[in-house]
Amino acid sequence: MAHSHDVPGDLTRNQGLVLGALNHSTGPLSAYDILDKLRADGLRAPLQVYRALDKLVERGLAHRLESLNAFVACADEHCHRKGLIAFAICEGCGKVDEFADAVIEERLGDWAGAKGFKVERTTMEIRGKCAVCLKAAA
Amino acid sequence: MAHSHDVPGDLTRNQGLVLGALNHSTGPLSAYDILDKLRADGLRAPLQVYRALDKLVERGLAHRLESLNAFVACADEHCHRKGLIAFAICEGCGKVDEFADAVIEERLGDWAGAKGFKVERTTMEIRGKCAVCLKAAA
DNA sequence: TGCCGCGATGTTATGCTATAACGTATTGGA
DNA sequence: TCCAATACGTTATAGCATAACATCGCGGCA
Ligand SMILES: [Zn+2]
Ligand SMILES: [Zn+2]
Ligand SMILES: [Zn+2]
Ligand SMILES: [Zn+2]
Repeated sequence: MAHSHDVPGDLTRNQGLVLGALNHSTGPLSAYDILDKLRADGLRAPLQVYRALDKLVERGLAHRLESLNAFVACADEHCHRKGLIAFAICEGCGKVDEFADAVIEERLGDWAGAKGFKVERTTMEIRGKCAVCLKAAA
Repeated sequence: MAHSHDVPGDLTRNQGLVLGALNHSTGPLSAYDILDKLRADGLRAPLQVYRALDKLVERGLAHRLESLNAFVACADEHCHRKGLIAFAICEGCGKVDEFADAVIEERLGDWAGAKGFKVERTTMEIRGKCAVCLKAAA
């Protein structure tokens, strides 16, 4: 059965390597983190990673977390069909939970409509502590 | 009458300078933008700006825009009493519109409650084109 | 086949963003 | 007065991102 680590066959070598690094990570990775993981595969310069990331993000296979300057693999193969995506980022363990919410999206659409603002992209990132880390701290 | 450019009297010199720079700008400023504007006032190092920004953001007098690595003065003197704040950023003219939405906040609270996630901070930034820029492009 | 155009790649250099580490100065209360 | 907390100044360094340019490889197409 298909799962979220399946990868489109039409990725270039660098894109495949970068997506692989993200898929095998338990948390977000910076471009330089990714570069370090891929030196053994022949990557040498930040641009090789950034260019691959650009394409992956463009296709919805990866997401950029603005508040971390880092990237994650998309957790849902079909998420790019949806609009707004939100991320809950645990400050304790670094885990990221990706989710979509139609109500929030609609609400933003209402606001934009009233203001005459044309939305092109939305960043939504929640920082805090996940249930596991909260329990561990108690 | 009070307006949004009023400034608390208990700011330090550097904090006052930085907040002044933000208040007199029509758009977001990076820390280095601010530094350049304040060299005439004696500021010399990025850290002087970052330290002031930290305090201003902590007090809700300024906000950091994660997707721009830049800062704006708070548009509403009392916004820090509210919870979640959202920003609509125009890619055309750079203007930023700050707003709050209780419905979105509640919706996020529901999600967090269901997951056992403790929210500490939320980033919400909409990128797109404002009404003025849309009209100009038409 | 041979040419061309386009997108991906490789490489070097550079610019922008942010913080570490250290010492001094100022402030405000015990 | 003394102390502790906070702000300040300065240098150095770490971390994130892109400019610019040359090259390569693969498709369409004459
Ligand atoms: Zn996704
Ligand atoms: Zn956690
Ligand atoms: Zn505000
Ligand atoms: Zn605009």
